[in-house]
Amino acid sequence: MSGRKVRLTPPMFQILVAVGPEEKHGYAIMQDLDGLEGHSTLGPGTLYRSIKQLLDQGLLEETAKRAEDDPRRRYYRVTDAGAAAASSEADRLEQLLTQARTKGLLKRGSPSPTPEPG
Amino acid sequence: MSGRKVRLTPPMFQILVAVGPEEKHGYAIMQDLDGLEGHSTLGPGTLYRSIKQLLDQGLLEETAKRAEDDPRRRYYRVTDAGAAAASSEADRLEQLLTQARTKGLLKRGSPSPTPEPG
DNA sequence: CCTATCTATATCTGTTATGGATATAGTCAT
DNA sequence: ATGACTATATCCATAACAGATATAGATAGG
Repeated sequence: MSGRKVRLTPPMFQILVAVGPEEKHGYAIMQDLDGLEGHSTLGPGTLYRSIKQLLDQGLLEETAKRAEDDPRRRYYRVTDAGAAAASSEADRLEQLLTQARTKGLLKRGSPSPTPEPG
Repeated sequence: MSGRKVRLTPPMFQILVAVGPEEKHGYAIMQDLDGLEGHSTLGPGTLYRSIKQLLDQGLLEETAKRAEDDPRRRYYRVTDAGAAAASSEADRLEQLLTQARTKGLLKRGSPSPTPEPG
């Protein structure tokens, strides 16, 4: 196990982060990512396709949880392998960001979230 | 100031970071990214295509510098707009990483130096 | 000079990923 | 039943990717 070479695309990483330690369903993930940036970065096509890929690679698993109020919802949980893959990807990104800061490419100071007015 | 919505793909961001405040040529960028991970994440096709896209969007510019030992080399410099775009993308990634850490998704004690100023 | 190898840029091609539209269907209020 | 919203899933045109290939200058050996 875990010798498998997983290729984590940006949407897949975003989804793993959005789900986190909770059990979350697709639509909630989409809304979560939507709220992060203020606008949709992930269409439904990419979302459900990426979820399927994550399930296929064992990085995400469907739980038995079914909402009483809406049985259509399918809940997912990040697996151990998924957390490891996310961790690895996060580490890579951190290295890249560190290098960017070291080189003075980025603006120093507070990482302002640049809130979109309107 | 162009309010042009620039779409920065992962390779484009990597290239901007690799070039940094210096003047660097394509092959050097490729070797630089190669050394980061230990293996090639960017093929020549993606590299030169991305460079062309960056030039086209004014995020990178070719300099007058020509190497005496090898005139084939074409040197590039990150423009002001390029630095801004990279900064914006870095900010987005930082938010994502922060959320990932907050949710406890990642393993603690990552090899990153996490440079805390002060 | 000729050949082989490495460096350096550029393009081409098949495969994969993306984003939006569309399909399907359940929920809720009227 | 109707209409608006929620929720999942698939289809399709475009974009991006990785590797192969092309071109050509640089370097070393005979």
